Amino acid sequence: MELHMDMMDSPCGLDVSLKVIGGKWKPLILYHLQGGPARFSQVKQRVVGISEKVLIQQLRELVAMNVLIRRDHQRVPPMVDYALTPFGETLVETLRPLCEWGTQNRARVAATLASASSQP
Amino acid sequence: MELHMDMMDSPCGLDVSLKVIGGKWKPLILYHLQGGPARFSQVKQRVVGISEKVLIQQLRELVAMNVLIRRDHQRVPPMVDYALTPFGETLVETLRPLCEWGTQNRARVAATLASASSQP
DNA sequence: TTCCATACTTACCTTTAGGTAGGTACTGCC
DNA sequence: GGCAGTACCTACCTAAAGGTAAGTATGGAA
Repeated sequence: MELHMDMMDSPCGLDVSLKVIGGKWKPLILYHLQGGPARFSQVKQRVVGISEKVLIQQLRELVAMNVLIRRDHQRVPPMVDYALTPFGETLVETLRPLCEWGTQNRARVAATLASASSQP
Repeated sequence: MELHMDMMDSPCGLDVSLKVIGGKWKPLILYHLQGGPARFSQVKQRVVGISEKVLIQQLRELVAMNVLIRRDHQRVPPMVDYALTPFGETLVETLRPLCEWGTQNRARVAATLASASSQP
């Protein structure tokens, strides 16, 4: 009962956040759109390693969650850009600490992973 | 070239962070260990919905990355507890904003998901 | 006509993550 | 002996995510 109250006092919304930006690519996509709107091809360049198919998919999902807005400039060849919504901006803010942590601990994590993979 | 310099000025460590805590369950596990060490069975209770097998697996991985420490009290029945390392504490700090965001936007996200699933 | 650029779709496949069920190890108690 | 508690292991399976390759739509330029 006491534990139950504790859970009520500090509900964790991580499950919600993860539903919106969970997965390998979404956080990175959002990070790269911080700098302002970008065309599909630009996003693809910035998010190194992502396949076109997966990028399209992830962008579509982020648009569906109102985190991103897609603007079609009605041109040929197509010209489409993606930008953070105000809602999306509140979300990408929360990624900053995580990004910094990763940057600061990149070497340490890499070393740990390397030693872990050399042990069977 | 200019874009290239830009990437150097603000390297993104999100890929690193995601390697350590990516997935459905790790963020939640870490969140629940903020309150202090917990026995395996306690963690399982707190992280609602996780299977025993997956919990074991995730805990092992987090221990391997030095985010958690596992203490075996050498008892029978077994008594084992898990706690955040100082390193792990720095990481769980970065989850706070994400957790708050999720909490604040839980209703909004739920509504969006509901309307998305009612459209074929 | 063909080719180009851009963003997207589809089919099929592989990889990864998560899940269910059965079982183990260990000591203590009945 | 069986049962209990606790944490873990293993086999097998399903679901989800990611990936490769081929293709489409559109207007404009050569």
